[in-house]
Amino acid sequence: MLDIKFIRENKDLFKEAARKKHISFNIDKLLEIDDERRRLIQETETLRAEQNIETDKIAKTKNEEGRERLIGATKVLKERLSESEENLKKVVKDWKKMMLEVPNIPDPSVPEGESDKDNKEVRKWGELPDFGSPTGGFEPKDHMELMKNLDLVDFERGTKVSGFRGYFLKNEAALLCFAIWQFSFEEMVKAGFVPFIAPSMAREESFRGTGWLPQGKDEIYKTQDDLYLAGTAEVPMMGYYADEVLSEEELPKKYVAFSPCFRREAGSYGKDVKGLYRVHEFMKVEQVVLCRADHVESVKWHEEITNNSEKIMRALKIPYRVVANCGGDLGLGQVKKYDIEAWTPSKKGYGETHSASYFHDFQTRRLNIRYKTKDGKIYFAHSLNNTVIATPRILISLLENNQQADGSVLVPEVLQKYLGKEKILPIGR
RNA sequence: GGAGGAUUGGCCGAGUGGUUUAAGGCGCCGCUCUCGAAAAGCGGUUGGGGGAAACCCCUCACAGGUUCAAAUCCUGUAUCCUCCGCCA
Repeated sequence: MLDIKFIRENKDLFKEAARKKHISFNIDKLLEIDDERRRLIQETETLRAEQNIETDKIAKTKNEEGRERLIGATKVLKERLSESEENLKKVVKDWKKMMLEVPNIPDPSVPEGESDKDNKEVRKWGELPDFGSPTGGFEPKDHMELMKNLDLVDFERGTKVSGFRGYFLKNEAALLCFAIWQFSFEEMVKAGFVPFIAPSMAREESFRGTGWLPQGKDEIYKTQDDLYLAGTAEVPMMGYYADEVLSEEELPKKYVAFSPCFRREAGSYGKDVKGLYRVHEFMKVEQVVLCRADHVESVKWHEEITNNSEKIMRALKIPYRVVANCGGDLGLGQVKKYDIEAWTPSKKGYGETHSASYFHDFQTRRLNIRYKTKDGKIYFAHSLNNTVIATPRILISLLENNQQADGSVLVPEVLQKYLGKEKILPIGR
């Protein structure tokens, strides 16, 4: 939800935003509805003011006959008011629906393009593993084979128990997850982020506020008690300060939140059907920042939260690249987004593991998160978020990149203290 | 799951249909007094919306309803408290 006054005065910016994001949105229709809305507001408020005056007269009239006459006259006024209110209500309903569909304006630095294929590489890190050296060359295994050989996963029983895309993580894979969460949590706390464990079940408001609803309706599970299951801790963490006014000195708010995440993956039934890449249930450590309503500030934090995650990737020695997502790959509310993609030897390519975006006040307007300056002015804060690390997806590149000719996998140095070992050995070794 | 009670401004708290324009207090801000401070006195102090402006409208948890008129009456929802039941 954006500022209607700003939209009114800058409609060409929104036309351009819709074009760049490959979203169809009829701004002229919205402005038409808005004109009607404002006309009806004026009409309704004029009638209401009249009614207030008449009502006051009735209260002050002691004479019974005079009272009756005034009440009769005010009844007529009331009917006109009710009619006007009805009309306004109808128009506001349409207006609100359209307001939720207005795309936020992408940053000029966002590349043109239709889909993730058009994303532009920004930088690359790490040396790709060379399994084919002339002396000890071997064919690298994909994570499924690797994990089966190491007794780290059970997909068969996973689907038996949990259905399509179900999985059990076992042995060192389970331990590795704890190690990864713990390590990344510690790193983020060192960077000044406040640690949280966030609820995964949340009311509709937080989903609408973050932009996951109504657009992502098919992606989200709903419980029989009308709570939804969050696909990311961004949702509960953004809901945390909804309808509150913070003071400027409290900003920026920096959180690192752990939560189970649930995604229906509707519409991607044919995609990544095997393995741990795309699953319905996973765990994620997420970073969320609320900062002052200032573009430069937003950009600064965007770079910083991206860098925070890159640092962890480098500590885990996973080769990665950062891409700037193109217009067509941006969500409705996103101003700009970087994805971090991890090198996946079995695919001989990079796969998305992180997503860092900023929204300006798109989310905070919907959630009504504001802050007050020293001189009493109130603004909507800016919001940003990025993955710190998500399991089990990160295991794919972590295991594949560290596999050895003998089928074992080296544990990254920073995780060794949590696992108590340097190497994961195949069954029977 | 069942029974009962509650929700009023930054905080406490009065208020059971019409001078409520939400009393009073605390806190906070400003001014007066003072060399300065304290005390005292005076004034200000929710947040939205419409309008070029004057000004007007809304806001007593939220959403509906009754009424000429709702903080006040009715219905639903949310949250909190007390008790019973169940439970990691």
